[in-house]
Parts: sequence; C-alpha cells; structure tokens
Amino acid sequence: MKTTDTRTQILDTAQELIQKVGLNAMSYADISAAVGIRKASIHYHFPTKDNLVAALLDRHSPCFFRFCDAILDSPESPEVKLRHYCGLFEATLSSGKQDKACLYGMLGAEMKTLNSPLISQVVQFYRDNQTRLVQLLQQGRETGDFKFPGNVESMAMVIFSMLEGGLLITRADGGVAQFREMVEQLIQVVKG
Amino acid sequence: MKTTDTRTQILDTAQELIQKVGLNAMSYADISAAVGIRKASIHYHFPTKDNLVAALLDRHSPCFFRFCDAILDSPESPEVKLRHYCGLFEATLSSGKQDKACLYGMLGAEMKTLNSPLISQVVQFYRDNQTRLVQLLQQGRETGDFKFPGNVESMAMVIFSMLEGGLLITRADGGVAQFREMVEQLIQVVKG
DNA sequence: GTCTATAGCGCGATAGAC
DNA sequence: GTCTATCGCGCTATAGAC
Repeated sequence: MKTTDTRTQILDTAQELIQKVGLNAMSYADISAAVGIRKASIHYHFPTKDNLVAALLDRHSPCFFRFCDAILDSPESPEVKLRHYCGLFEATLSSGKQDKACLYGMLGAEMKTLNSPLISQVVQFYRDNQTRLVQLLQQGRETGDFKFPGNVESMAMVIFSMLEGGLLITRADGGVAQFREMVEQLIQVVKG
Repeated sequence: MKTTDTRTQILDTAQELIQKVGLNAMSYADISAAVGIRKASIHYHFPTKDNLVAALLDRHSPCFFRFCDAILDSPESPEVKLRHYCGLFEATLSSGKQDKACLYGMLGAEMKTLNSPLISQVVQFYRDNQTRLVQLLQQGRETGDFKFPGNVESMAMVIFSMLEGGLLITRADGGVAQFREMVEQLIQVVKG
C-alpha cells in the first residue's frame, strides 16, 4: 500500500471539511490537525486559501463528469442511467464519515463570499450538470421511457435543484433513506 | 411614517445578511455599519450571536407559516395554492437588494457549525413545510386536480428540496426568471 | 518540504462612562 | 440605550532556520 502524498492528503481533507462545515468555517488549522502537518506547511503547497479551493475544484470537476459521462454513454436504459446519475449525488451523502453535502452546493450557499474565479467554476458545474440532464431526458423521451409534460430544459432544472436541495435537507433530517425515497419518487414522475 | 425600533432594525439587517452571505460570514461589524450603531450596542439587544439568530427564527417562522396557512385555507384551487406556496420562496429571491437565498436554506448549509437549539429550529422548519405540502398534495389528489404517481410524502419532499435547491442554483445562475420556469414545470408535472 | 515563530487583522464579547 | 476602549482568540499569511 503506497502512501498518499501530502498535497493529495490536504486536498482530500479540505474537501471533506468543506462538504461538512462549509468553506468559511473551514480553517488551515483544521486541515493541519487532520493531516498531521503544521499550518505553514499547507501554505507551501497552497499559498492562499483560494489556491487551495481552485485546485480542489480543478481536480473534482473532471473526475465527476468522467463518472457522469460514463453513465450517459453506457448501454443502459434511460431510467437506469437517471438512477445512476442521482446515485452520484447520493454517494456524497453516504460516503465516509457521513454528514457531507454536495461540494458545489456548499460553495453555492457561500457564493457571495467567493472570489470571482471560484464563482465561475461553481456556476460552470451547475451548467454542465444541467446540460447532461437535458441530454439524458431527451434520450428517454425518444425511446419512450420518459413521459413528462413541458420541455426538457425546465425538467432538468427541476431535477438538479431537487438533488442539490435534497442533499442539504436530508442531511439535516432523514438521511440517505429519505434521499433515496425522493429520487425514486422523481423517477416515477419522469416515467409518467 | 413611524421609525422602526433598533431591535427590529438589527433583526432585519441580520436576516438580510444571512440570506446573502450566510451566518458564518456575517459579523456584528456588518450589522453595525448597516444600522448605524456601534457593535457594543448590538450586544445590549442580543448578548450573543446565538441569541440574535434564535430571535430571528422565532420571529420569522410564525410569520412564514401564517402566510403559508392563509394560502392553504384559501378557497382557491389546489393548483393555484401550490403556485402561491412556491411564490413564497420566489419572493425571497426577488425581494430587496436581490442576491438572497432562503434563510433556512443558508442555515441548513451551515448546520454543522450551529449550536443545537438552532439546529432544532431549522429542522422543524423543514418538517413543517413538508407537512403543509403533504396536506396540499392530498387535497389536490382528492379534487382530481393533481395526478402523479407515488405517495404524497415523497412528492412533498421532491417539491421542498427543489424549492430550497432552486433558490441556491438560480441565485448563482439564471435568477428569478429561471426559478419561475422551474416552478411552472413542477406544476405541470404534478397535474399529470 | 517541514518546522518555529510571529505579524496583522477581524472576530465575539465585556467593562464602565455618559 | 448607546458610547469608547479593550481583551483574548482564531484566522490567513509570511519570514527564516533546518
């Protein structure tokens, strides 16, 4: 078992903390304690907090959309694809030490305190997700698996908002079980 | 025009700031500057920050649910009631200086940094909303206005999560227009 | 690449005059 | 009820030894 390098450990810890308490409540001291390194050493890898978060998003986004596109390009039915896509969000809720919301959901809440390059990265994540959902919904309509009124763009927004909001709500009350129930309900609705 | 008392001005300002930047990013100094009073004077009205937030929620929650129940008890159709209910959320997005999300949505994101009495107040808000939605959805099903698969409890969670998430997402990208479009799509779906 | 030490600032909160 | 003044703390960030 090869050990993870310090830089990666810092990023992993920072991400977990942001998903748990938010960016504004997370400090270099928290990371320091968790990684077992001094605050100054973190500044060697990431001079400023903004550097750290930017690096975090640069790492996370491609990874997330690689998973995402693997689902979209799979030979499964649209219904199964949608279920798997929603599973990507459920995973953040149930993985690790629990109590975690979506990384970009947390940053979205703190958006007005973010510097502009970070804001763009968060907004782009939202747009890229909705683009994927539009494709998936369109596909499902063509195969006849999905039957819902209105246009696919609006429906994509309904679904994405529900997933982001659902993570925050069920983290506070109900947990993964409730989140799953919500997703299942959504799928029933999309199938018409 | 009678002037608003200091205590109320502090609460109003604090609420606006929390909805904009979050509780962790809001300081007594910010309130001080906005109200035109010194930090120490705020401590006279609210000794600690927790006192302030608790007072804020104690004031907001009854007010919100009074509006909410007025909608539910009105003689309108279930569809119109649902539209008005969603309008309560849209209102926070478009009122005042813009850029505001739901008060409880922001606190939900920061939940893990809240002290327990505040956590309970936030969770209770979520539950009370979903209770109202269940009533409304049940009503609509009985009149035949609403036709959707699954149970009303799950559907209530879908709607509430969508509203909370939608406020965060559309605040970042799209604004009120997108929020409205999302709500309209939801209503189409609920009508079946 | 990690350390000790510290600068400089903003925070919540308190004491005491008016 | 509001003020000035200040305390003690935690934060991001930097300097410089090892």
